[in-house]
Amino acid sequence: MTDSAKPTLLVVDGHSLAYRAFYALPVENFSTKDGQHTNGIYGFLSMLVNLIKAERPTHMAVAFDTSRQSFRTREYTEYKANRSESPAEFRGQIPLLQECLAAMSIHVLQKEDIEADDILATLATQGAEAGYDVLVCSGDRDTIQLVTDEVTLLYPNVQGVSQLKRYDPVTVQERYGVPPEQYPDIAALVGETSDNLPGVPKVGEKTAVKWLTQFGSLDALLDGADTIKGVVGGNLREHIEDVRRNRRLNRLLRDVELPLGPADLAVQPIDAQAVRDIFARLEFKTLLPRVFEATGVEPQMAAAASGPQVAAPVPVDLSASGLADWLASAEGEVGVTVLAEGGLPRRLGFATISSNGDRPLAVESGWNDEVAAAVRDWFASDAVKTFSDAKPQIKALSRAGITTSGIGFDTIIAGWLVRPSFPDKSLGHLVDRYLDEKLPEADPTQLVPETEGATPGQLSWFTLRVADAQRAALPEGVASVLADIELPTLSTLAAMELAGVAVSHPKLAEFSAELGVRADAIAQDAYAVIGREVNLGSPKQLQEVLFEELELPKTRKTKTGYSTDAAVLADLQETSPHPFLDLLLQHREATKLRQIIESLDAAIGADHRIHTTYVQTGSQTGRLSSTDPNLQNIPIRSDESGRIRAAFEVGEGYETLLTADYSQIEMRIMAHLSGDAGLIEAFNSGEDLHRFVGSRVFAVEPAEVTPFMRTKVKAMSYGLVYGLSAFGLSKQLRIEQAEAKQLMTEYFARFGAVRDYLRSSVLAAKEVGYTETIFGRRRPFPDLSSPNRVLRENAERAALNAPIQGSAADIMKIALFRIHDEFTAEGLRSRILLQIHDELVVEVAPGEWDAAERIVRTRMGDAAELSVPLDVQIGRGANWDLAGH
DNA sequence: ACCACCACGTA
DNA sequence: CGTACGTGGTGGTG
Repeated sequence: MTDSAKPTLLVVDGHSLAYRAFYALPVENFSTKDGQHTNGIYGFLSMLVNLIKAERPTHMAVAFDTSRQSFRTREYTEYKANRSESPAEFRGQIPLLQECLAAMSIHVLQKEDIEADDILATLATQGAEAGYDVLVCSGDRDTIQLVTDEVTLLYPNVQGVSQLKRYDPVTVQERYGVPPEQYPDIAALVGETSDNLPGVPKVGEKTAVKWLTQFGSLDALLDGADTIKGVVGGNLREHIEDVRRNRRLNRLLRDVELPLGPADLAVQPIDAQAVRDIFARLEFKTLLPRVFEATGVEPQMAAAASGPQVAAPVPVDLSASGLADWLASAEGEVGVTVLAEGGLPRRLGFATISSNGDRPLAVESGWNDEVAAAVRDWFASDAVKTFSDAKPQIKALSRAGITTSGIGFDTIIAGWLVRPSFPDKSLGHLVDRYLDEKLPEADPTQLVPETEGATPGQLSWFTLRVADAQRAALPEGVASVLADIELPTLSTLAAMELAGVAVSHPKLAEFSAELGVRADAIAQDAYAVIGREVNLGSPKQLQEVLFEELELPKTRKTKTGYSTDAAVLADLQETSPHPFLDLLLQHREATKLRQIIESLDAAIGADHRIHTTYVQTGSQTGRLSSTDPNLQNIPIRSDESGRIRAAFEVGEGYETLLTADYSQIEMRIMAHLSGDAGLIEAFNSGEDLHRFVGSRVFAVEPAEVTPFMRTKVKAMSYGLVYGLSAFGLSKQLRIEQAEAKQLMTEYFARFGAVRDYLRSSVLAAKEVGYTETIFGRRRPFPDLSSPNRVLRENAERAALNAPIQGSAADIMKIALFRIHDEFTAEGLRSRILLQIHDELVVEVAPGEWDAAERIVRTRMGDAAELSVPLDVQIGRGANWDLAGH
């Protein structure tokens, strides 16, 4: 520990220590799921945290080199010339590391033409003069010259950066035999291979120390070089200029002009939220609490938000009539919170932003029939209501017979529209991000929480204030997506979830039992083939069987071994057939199907219907997702999937199911966005798309397009939307890469505007940092400029796809709520049940087929005005299988 | 109880 | 080395 009376200044060479960490930590263990390497960042921060904890510096800075060029390379072009370019995987980590340091409020210093060690030397010198205890942390030996009674060097061990050796004047003398200020003389004589500075041949540390002790100084030694005998004496005389040059170059600058001096480097409180954000991006989990601990962030703040706890108004409890009066006289938008229990309202809270006179800002009430009657008309009115996560709340109200209109804002959806990738979709996070305050939250780990959670009235108050801040920050296009697409969709989804879809338990149960018997029989056969029982559901055990016992050729590698997925097994079956493979595939199919059926069956409610939950903020592109259970991935491709879909039936009191889907909506959007004349003609011609494209690509009449040709262009067309490469196309079509390339060339020769559009769209996204759908929905893509190639190319493909998939999602949402609204307006009982991205399932009431079909067809067809028509296919049947196409 | 990983269902 | 999702099993950790 350093003298506690004196302030401690810690200065760190960011580059050299991160570089050591980069080589010390295995990159496999330190990469994010999308491929960003983080070993250098992690190792450096880990070391820094230990350092902060152990040394408790009062002042701190981290210095970086700006480039490999510096005044030293100008003086001696060979300086460090032997160093190979640092790997791109490392260089890409530096900006992220600097982001981490910024979040931790640690000053980062770098200066053109100057190396990090010169910055350290300058700060160390200034710090020592100003009365600081100085700690210099660097992996460069040249910094030994900085050591004095006031300046201690922390130097990493060979193994890595986890252990640092302390050098004070005594330890330097012990280790090198000279005082610190003379170490550069040794280095000049011996040379420094890592800096490409050759020294005197045959002279090592021992000789250098002997000479220096003998002559007292380097100058004296060089002056008296003639007196040294033997080969080394000759060598010294021959290399005297090298030694002088080395000494010039290894002298660190102590008077670099810096924007900040030691006094400006006082340790500041970290930005806990920013640290959480960047660590989340880098997928650091264990490091977060360590940083918080070392930097003294309160555990409570570390767990939740970073801002101050702002006193929320204490909500006034109102009676039913008081509530009605308060709502009737509310001016402007009202924040609403419906606390539900068991799906029914339990407590209500309302708030307004400004109060006139003694009118309370926030009010609350419990739930009973009188309250329901008192708020019914207000909820159904156009009075503007602002929610945080409205859907479950309006569902609860709806179950209690209350209709909600006038949904003016939803903070959770707005937050998602701005940052669709951010995983935390809580109001607490928004309060922190937009208000820099902390939402009162009950500590879930304590039986009797010290802190009370916010009440519904207070939640409404925070919701309103967050909404205000969000509105101010919302780009116009995004605001219109919220108002014109997402909010109307929200109510429709609530109605769909409440309606649910009727599913036949007997049909599912019968099929499940059948599959169970079949799976068991297959398993027995499989065991017989290999002579023992294994868990066929365990990839790990299967690997043993396949690659060790059966000695089949090794397949594609995964993180933990070799893949046993369906594609791989099919390949194996072709190259080295074995009866076990086929049985395994059959077993997989049967058990997978059964598992899907079982989970569906378990989800059937007392009303014989399945009520999924649509997650409106569940994707990064604007699509919905469906959970508990997911009804957007019900099998359709396999032979027996029809039996599952047949269990989705028209419900009691209804006549039939109607399915409606957009045909090739993404390709149509591609045609629209690219303006490609050929593609637009394809859609206007009425010809089958792939047949049309095939005839162009292969220069034959549409009638002469063979199924094989059609398959190829179909794969190509769909692949385009995902950023498919020639490699991927060749793999999918099982053709040579050269042929795939040729196919792409031919395709683009006929549909060149498509390629131009895709290129320019990614380029534009790189420029502005985000993509945009036709309707203005945005998706940020910071990685488009990443130096990490894998990361960048992944971002490019996602950026290419986002406007297309997103625009399709926008169009479907618009159709969805317009159909719902029109059903309501025309007084139909028919209702939308399911949305599967480009398909809707509608339950049609008796006598309403014609009206329902007309509304669905029209509203889907005119949801967007594109340069190609939106084609809608309609099916009808008593169950989903029969109604499907 | 939680997590990572694999595998696989959909658009 | 094709985008976007959710689920369930296994097998490791606690």
